[in-house]
Amino acid sequence: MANIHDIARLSGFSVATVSRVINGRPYVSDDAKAAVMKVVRQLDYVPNAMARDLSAGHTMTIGVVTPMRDHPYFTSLTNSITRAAFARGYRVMLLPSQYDQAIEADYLEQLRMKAYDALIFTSHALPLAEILPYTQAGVVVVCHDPGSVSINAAFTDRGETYVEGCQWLKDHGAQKIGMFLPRTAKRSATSQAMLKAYQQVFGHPLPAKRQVLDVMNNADGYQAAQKLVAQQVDAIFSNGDDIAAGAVQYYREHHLTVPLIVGQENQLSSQLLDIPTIDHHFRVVGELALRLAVGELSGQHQVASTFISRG
Amino acid sequence: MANIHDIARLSGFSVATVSRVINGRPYVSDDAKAAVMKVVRQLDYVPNAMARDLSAGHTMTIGVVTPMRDHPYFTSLTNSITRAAFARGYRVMLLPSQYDQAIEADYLEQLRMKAYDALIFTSHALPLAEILPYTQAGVVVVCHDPGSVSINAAFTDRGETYVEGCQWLKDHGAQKIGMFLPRTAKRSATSQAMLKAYQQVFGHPLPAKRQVLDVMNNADGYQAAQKLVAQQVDAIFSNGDDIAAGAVQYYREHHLTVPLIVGQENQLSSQLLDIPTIDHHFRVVGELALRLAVGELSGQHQVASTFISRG
DNA sequence: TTGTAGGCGTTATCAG
DNA sequence: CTGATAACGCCTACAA
Repeated sequence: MANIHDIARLSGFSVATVSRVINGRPYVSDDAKAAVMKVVRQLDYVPNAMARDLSAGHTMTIGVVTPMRDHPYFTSLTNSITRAAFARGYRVMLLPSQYDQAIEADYLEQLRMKAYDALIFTSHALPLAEILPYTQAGVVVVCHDPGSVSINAAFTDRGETYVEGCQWLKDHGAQKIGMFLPRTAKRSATSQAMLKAYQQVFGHPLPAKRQVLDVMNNADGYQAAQKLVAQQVDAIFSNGDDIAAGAVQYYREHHLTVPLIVGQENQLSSQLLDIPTIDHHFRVVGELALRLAVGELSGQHQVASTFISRG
Repeated sequence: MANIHDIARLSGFSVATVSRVINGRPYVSDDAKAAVMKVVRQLDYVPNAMARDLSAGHTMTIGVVTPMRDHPYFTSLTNSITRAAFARGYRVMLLPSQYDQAIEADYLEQLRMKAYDALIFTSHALPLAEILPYTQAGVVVVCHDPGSVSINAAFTDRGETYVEGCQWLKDHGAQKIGMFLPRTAKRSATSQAMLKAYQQVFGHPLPAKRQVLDVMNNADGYQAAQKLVAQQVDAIFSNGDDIAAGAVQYYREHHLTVPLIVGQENQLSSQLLDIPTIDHHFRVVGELALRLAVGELSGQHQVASTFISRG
């Protein structure tokens, strides 16, 4: 592989001049330009990206940490982040984490090592307190409400639409509601917000028996429905549309009356099932997250979600 | 930011010794180790990733070029590539291309510049002939049958299951079939294979009027259905399950009899609609692509797809 | 076991 | 306009 010194030697000019020509800088004579370009073409020379990055002190890449990839929250978020990054000349590194704290910590260390210019956590298992120190080493963005912690964040405000969802179920005659929740309730902001909305609308906390935890995908929804059937619920507030679809399959296959359902994510399946859903506008959140990552923005930014009534 | 020279100076040892300690290499005295580590902790030192890459001559990252992100083919492919990469200590850079030849060429140039160790094209608009020269600069993998072109490839063999799909429609009484195809038929290997299967089963080429092109997502399916209704088709071979779902919506909303449908991708929607589909096993393809990218494999590797009969 | 010196490839400063 | 030379940080023969 030819390098800039080879070009310099063969063209009879110095590396400084070659560098100027390569980068289209002014103060180069036409003679020099021609001579350099000739050799560049002959040797099929291209500058080395790693050396450039080292010299420039940045990578122009943003690390995006996602615990999983087969969930609409994460796919739409990473997609919008990627789109926004591309538009600004940044590239996106996909960093899978499986909610493993050790892996997350590893990425944080890589940030310190300047492997990325910034890190976006679409979600994380690590306590915010352990992430915070790294904001000194580089830009860190989280995609949920960080509360009083002072860290860059872009997220949806779910509170109101969760109340709307519960209210919709109540208005349609639901008496005994079950909920599909992600991960353990304590760890998940989503779970907490959903349970809080229930309490607000119904005046009492949702009994633990009607909370099904760790429901993340369609297959989980199918399993979870089984548990709620045993509790004789007449309505379900689901963690996602595709998940709700799994539950519907269970009810149908067992010739049971399908309960009232409210989904989330505004996926195709809620259209097909004709159930209400919530659009969290992750496209917007993703763009905000990226703008935070590249320093266009800073601080906390929340986006209002939208309840989509149907039927 | 402290660097290795600072550590050397402050610890009283040379950069070589510091480097050995940092990287856990042998031939370092306990004294040296202790002294170095003490300073490392004091200054909170971490080695610089860019400098390491430059020195090592590799990036440990694989570029994955995808024309779009909201399509199951690309999401499941990139997901499986990412999983396989992670397992091997490689990282994945997400490279959106929108089927733009200039952008694709740009990524190829970046490969020459050593920005990535390898490039995987999940699909591409550039002619193979223009990609081929770059295989000298780095590893390039494509995810479709490259025919006689000698380039690393991992892909599904769609031919047989496409024939099965057409046969299923014929067996169920279909007389007038319409097809949803991706992009212009000439450019897309999928389109060509689907049309070829039709010809094989029905003995004549599918009339152009019953080919709807550029059908890529659910909304497109809805639009495309409208065109096929005008042609009075009694069956549809779709480019994807979610796309088929869009068509079904159109038929239902207009109170028309839903035709026989065969989908693709084995998505949730085909389960809900209870239509046959084709599983292309992209998870396997993705893993093969990555193994090609990192040099575990070379040459062409095809995976057989599976026809899933329903109803 | 340790250190020196050179290489990885580029960019930028500053004197000419 | 041009060129030496010093960063950018790290790794590693080779010598001691």
